[in-house]
Amino acid sequence: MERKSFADAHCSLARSLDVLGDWWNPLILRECHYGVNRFDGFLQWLGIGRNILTRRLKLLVEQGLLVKRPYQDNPPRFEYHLTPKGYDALVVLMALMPFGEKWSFERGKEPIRLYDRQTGRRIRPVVVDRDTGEPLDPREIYTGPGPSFPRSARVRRARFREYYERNTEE
Amino acid sequence: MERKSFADAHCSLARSLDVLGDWWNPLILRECHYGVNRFDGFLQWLGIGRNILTRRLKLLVEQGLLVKRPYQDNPPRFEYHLTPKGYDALVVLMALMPFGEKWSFERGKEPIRLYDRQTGRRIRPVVVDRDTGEPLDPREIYTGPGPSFPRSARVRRARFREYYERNTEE
DNA sequence: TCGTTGCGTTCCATGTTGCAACCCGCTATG
DNA sequence: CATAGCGGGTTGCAACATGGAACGCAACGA
Repeated sequence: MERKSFADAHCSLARSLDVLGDWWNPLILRECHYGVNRFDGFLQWLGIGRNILTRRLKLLVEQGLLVKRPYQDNPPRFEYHLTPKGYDALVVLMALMPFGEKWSFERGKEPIRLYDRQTGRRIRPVVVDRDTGEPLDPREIYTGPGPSFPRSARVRRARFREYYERNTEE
Repeated sequence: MERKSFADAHCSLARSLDVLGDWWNPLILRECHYGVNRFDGFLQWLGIGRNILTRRLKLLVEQGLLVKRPYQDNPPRFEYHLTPKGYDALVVLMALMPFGEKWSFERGKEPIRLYDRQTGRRIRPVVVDRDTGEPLDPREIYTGPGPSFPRSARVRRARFREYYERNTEE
């Protein structure tokens, strides 16, 4: 059956997954960053089927992660380039790389590395808190409703137990 | 047809996507973090089908992101809990939340927020470089082969053009 | 006894995937 | 001037995967 869409979910994560929760989309974005921008390039490097690729590109363009830009007129040919939104997504994907390295490869045997374009220094992504700069430890984090969480108290209480235990003024 | 597996891909990203490149798996992990650990809980909160849930849980346990732990014997009932690997994955998922917020919701209207368990302070995930602490900007980053990249020069050169242009000693 | 909770499995109508084949406009080759 | 080739798709099809509902089944509880 049709894949469930999370486009209207009250959850930032779910919405992101609507686009990035897929095997191909992230890889296509990666290829764009590598400098592969054309249909044939994706085909070659990813081993994806032509029809699937067509669909994915269309989706990524619709969702604003890529722009389709002509590079010649006769015959019309296009390149796909990352938008600011696409770059934002890429950052998160880069955060995914150390995870893969850590759990799928021997230490020091990663197949791919990131480098700074200016200095040539190696770059290792980590997820930290913006204010403290401390790496995130989910065990020390809890989740609470934000400004636009649906206001059914029953739902909220059940879902964010810890939050309501803490904010006992209610 | 069957989804292509990236389990043997020479790419950390692809391998990560083998597990996380899916709509449900990340959401299941999230629920575990919320304190939802049982079959019925997932069912309720996610609106996922029972059969799909069964499969996903099995996969997540096989892949070592969750452990299945009995909480009663008669009849045998189980809870699913995050492993260290699962927590690692969660960190990356948390990095995905600001992306969803930024591009899918009005500013200041996010439905969900993260807080520090100790201090109660709000937490905002960012992806930075481990050494400099600077936020990642993909435009300033290029990708090169690591220690275990397959040694076909043809492939490498084509793929990591920028890397080889830079390291012109070859 | 009957109903309910918790956790699955089985079945089925649709979708989605991957692969191969085809198409179409243009260009380079002989 | 035929024809082969390239870039960029669309179409057709068989093999799965998905979501929904129905069924199973053991242990309570009333």
